Parts: sequence; C-alpha cells; structure tokens
Amino acid sequence: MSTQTCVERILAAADKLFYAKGIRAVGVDTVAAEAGVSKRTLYNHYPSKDALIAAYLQARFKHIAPSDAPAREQILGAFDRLERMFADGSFRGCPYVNAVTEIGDPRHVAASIAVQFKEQRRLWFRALLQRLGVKDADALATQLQILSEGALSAALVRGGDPALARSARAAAEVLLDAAKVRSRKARKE
Amino acid sequence: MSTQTCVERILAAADKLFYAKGIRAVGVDTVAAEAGVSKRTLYNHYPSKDALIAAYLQARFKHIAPSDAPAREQILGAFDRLERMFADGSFRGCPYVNAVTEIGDPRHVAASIAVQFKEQRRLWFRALLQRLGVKDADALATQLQILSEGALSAALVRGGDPALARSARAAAEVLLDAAKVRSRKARKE
DNA sequence: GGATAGGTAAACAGATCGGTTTACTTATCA
DNA sequence: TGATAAGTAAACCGATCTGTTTACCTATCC
Repeated sequence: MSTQTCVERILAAADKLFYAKGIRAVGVDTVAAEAGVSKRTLYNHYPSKDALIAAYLQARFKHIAPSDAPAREQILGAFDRLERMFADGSFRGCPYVNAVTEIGDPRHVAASIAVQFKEQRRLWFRALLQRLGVKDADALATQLQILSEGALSAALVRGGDPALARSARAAAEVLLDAAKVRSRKARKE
Repeated sequence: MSTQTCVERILAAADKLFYAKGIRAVGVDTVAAEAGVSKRTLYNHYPSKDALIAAYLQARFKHIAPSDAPAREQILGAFDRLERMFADGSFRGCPYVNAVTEIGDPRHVAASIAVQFKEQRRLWFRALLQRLGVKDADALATQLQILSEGALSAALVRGGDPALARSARAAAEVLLDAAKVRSRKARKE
C-alpha cells in the first residue's frame, strides 16, 4: 500500500514510460498497467491520450529553485547538472524536444508547453546575466540556451557522453568572459 | 513519365514523408502511394520498413563539398546554411536526431548512422580549425558542433526562427576569436 | 513465340492502437 | 441500511500498422 493518490501513480507511470520509450511507442494500456490502475480509471482522469501527454509534460515543468549563489556559478552549475543527467544511464534527451519531434503537429498542446519551457530557461539565464551586469544579456542568454540545448541533443545521439556537457560548459565560460559588462561599478560578484 | 528509377522514387517519397511527418507517423502504404509504386515492389527493394529507414538516412548523408574558401568563412557559412534551412518553411529539425528519438532502440541501424553523421560534421569543423592553426582544434570542433546542434534543436521548438542560427553564428565567432593559435607564422588567412 | 523478370492491384493476416462499454466490487457517509 | 461515488476486469469496436499472398499484366530477349 502507498500514500500515493490514483492520478499520482498514473502520472508517475506516464513519466517513466513516455520518457524512457517515447510517447508514440507506449500505449495507454501499458501506462495503466504500470500504474496498477484499470484503463477505465485512467480515462476517468484524462479524457484522451493527448491530455495525458500534456499532463506528463506539465508535471515535468520544474521551476529552478532560486539561489543566492553567485550568478556565474549558477550559470555554470546548469551545465554541471547536465553532466550529471547524461551520466545517469537513463538519459534519453530533452522530453520537450522529444515530444515535439514525436507528435509533429505544431498546434498540439505539447508544442506550446515546449516553447514555454525553453523560454523559461532562457529567461532564467537572462536574469542571472543581468545580475552580472552583462550588456546584451538577452542575446547571451539565447546563446547559453543554445549551448545547453546542443549538449542535450548531441548527448542523445552519443549515448549520454558526459564530456559533451563539459565541452558546453567550457564554451559558456568563454562566452561569459568575452561578454561586455555595463560599467565598472556594477560588477559586484 | 520520368527518368527516375523505381528505387529513386521510393527513396524520394520516403525522404519527403519521413522528414515532414516523422518516421513512425508514416506507414509503408503511404510511402508506396506517394512513390506511385505498389507495396509489393517496395518490399522487393527493401525487405522491411527498418531497411527503408536506414536507406532514407543514408541517402541524406551528404558530404559537404570541399572548398578553397577561407576556413573561417566556411565555418561561419555553415551557420548561414542553418539560417536558410530554418527559413525554408519545411524545416522540422535534424533528421538523424529525429530518427534516434522516434526509434528509441540504440542498437537500431539508425542510431549508428546518426553517430557517424554527427562525427563527420565534427571532423569537418576540426579540419578547418587545424587549417586555421587553432591549438585545441578537437575541443573547439566539438563546441561548434554543439552550437549548430543546439540551433537545430531550438529552432525545431521555436518554429524555425532564423534568429537562432544568427545567435549561434555570433557565439561561434566569439569562440573562434578566443581560440589560441599555434604560432604567428601559421596564420595565413 | 514463349520464358523470364519485374511490375500492378487488392485482398488478407495478425498485431496493436485509442477509446468505449458492460457488469461487478468496494468504500464512504447520511 | 442503502444510495452514491469510484474502482476493477475484460470484452469489444473500428482503425491502422507491418508484412504476405494471390492473380494478373507487360515488357524484353533468346
């Protein structure tokens, strides 16, 4: 017996299977079985597989915990987190990018969730860059986002090679060092 | 009537449909119909859908034409090519990454083809960097590869925004400028 | 002219998919 | 106690998928 509620177990099963095997590769019956729940119950909570997919992506939408650590440290820490993800063994790419690829239809809810997630991450970079006093924080944030995105994609193909995360981190350091700072006084960290 | 041979039409149809709609989303019957060929004929040339997928990926394996243009120009030109791909309207991400995502199984032929393709591109970067006399050409080549990979992935989610290719190009310029060169004399271009 | 190779069209087989329905069980609570 | 809500198990539906089979057609070439 568990303290988990019904929809929690469904979501946990969907998360595990959809991410590990792919959205299209996993049927609704399989999710229900993994959750230890009848198919009827699953369809009582989610009217369609599309709704379940949307819920799965929403549930993965973790906001990064705000931190008082130095901005540069936090930025580079994001790449260290990638490295740990790659080495985990169960890494299979970015769930949002995967969903967009597997679903195809750009009007699907999954597409807009993916856009929101990526933009949220970019804004997280931008806020930290602004704290660093970087002049064109917006442009640099996009570049850092592209770097982490690229590491994710390359690691998917290369079987989760953690060296890719370290490469991306080193590139991020170069970009940060080359970035122009607003003024001498603004540099506190 | 066309001068195209049978398997050429099959491959052209597979390329168009697999890339535009996804490998799993397109059935063998659809490919045969698009090629104007009976299903029996398709299975005479390719014993299974997996074989057709492998042929589709192999056919996309274009080697970049060698050029006498300055190395730095060629490297940055790769990002300009990305920008044109994004703006094309039919852009739907990298076919190799998509195949890995859609198929899942890392032992599938598609997975090794994807690895080969990505490595070939990385080596193309590396050769140009060596011509530039860059000291750690191997590491920088990986970073440039991560940048273009990231632009592809981000553009897939963001509906082919060409600005992402320009961002990646600008980052590549910064990395190139920061790269250490082997010696004064080696700098010819 | 007749064998051969390669093609078409369409039915078929077996599996799986998303989703629905039916009939039964359990637990809560007024 | 008895109504209501929520769950189970399993059959079922129609569509679609990969792959095979059958029967027929049409060039080419010796």
